[in-house]
Amino acid sequence: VTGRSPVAHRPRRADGQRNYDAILTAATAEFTAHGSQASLGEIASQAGVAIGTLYRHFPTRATLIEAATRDGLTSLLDYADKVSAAGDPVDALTAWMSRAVDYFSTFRGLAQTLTESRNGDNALSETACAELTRCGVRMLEAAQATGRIRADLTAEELFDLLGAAAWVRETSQPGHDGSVRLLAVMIAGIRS
Amino acid sequence: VTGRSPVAHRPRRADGQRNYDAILTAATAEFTAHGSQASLGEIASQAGVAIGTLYRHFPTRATLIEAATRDGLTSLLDYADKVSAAGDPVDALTAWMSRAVDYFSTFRGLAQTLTESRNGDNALSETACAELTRCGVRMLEAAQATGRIRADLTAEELFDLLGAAAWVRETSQPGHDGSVRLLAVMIAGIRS
DNA sequence: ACCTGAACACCGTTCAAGT
DNA sequence: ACCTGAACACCGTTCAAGT
Repeated sequence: VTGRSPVAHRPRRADGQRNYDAILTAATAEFTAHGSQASLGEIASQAGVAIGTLYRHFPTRATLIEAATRDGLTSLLDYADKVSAAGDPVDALTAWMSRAVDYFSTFRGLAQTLTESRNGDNALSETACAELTRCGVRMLEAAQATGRIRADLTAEELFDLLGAAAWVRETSQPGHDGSVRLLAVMIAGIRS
Repeated sequence: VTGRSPVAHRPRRADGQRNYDAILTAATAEFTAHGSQASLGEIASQAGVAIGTLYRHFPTRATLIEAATRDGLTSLLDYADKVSAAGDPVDALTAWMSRAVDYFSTFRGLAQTLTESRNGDNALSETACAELTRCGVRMLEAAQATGRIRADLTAEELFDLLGAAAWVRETSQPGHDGSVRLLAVMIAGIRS
């Protein structure tokens, strides 16, 4: 690997830690309200720090997005274990896909960041990206082993489906969520 | 309807027409190179006009996008007639869907503009939006009449599928086009 | 180690002045 | 009717100065 992605700066002083937390809280609120393109100046302002402090802790927008979605990713990975232990691998896969679309839709623009990361465009850290990929591969292969899911479906294609469904949700008008029906069509389409 | 979308200004003088054409040419090039978020200042500069002239002819970004994709839309509508006359309505639908994804992918960001237009968010003119919708409805209903396409699939959902596939294509890494496989999954999923 | 904020480059949009 | 470009507001990013 030539140039790995920048990572959020871990503070070593108490005031640094306080600012780090305040920025993360403000970022979560702003991303939720205005999507991944929320103004960094506004985030710094809401956190009560100068813009340089934000850049010190989070050198790129992607590091901030990753930190703001870390808990959601952990939760998704835990869910995969839980639903895998429960029983049928195909049911587990479809339940996990629905949950993954929720995660991809944490805020507007996240699906694009995640998909671009998988395709190597700067964006998120390799570790976060690899955790998610390994989880998806595991779910898919277990389901394919039953013979009821198309054997020629790749993990890359599975993640394309998830990103596409999340995109539909975030582009839909607020009232109606088009991703539910879309996911149903997809799940029907990946059966053998 | 409370407030209809602004439309491109039709020039009535020779110099106005020349500038209009130059802006449209420059816009097409810039949208192709940098997506629907291309810099309007750069477009004006490439067209050899001042920024105010661009705004005079195209009061919003959406009017410029619509003008830059007008030929593509006409071509898609013609294709629908051609393929409908050819024979099997299900084959016609699937062929048209593939072509529609091409149109949606004319440049990065167009799929989002089209989908938001359908959902009423400013964006494109009602006429362009209605033409596309009527065409999709016609293709879908003819295919559903054969009984081989799910009767509960709505036109709105069909357009969600198209937008999603186009999004995957524009988000994919340049080499590999993920929308081909995604479309295959979708077409499998909408069969009865 | 960390914070501040000025500085720079860039972009979208409007509008008064001019032909 | 049409064109120009200054003006304003906004945003991202860097970095010298300070604690």
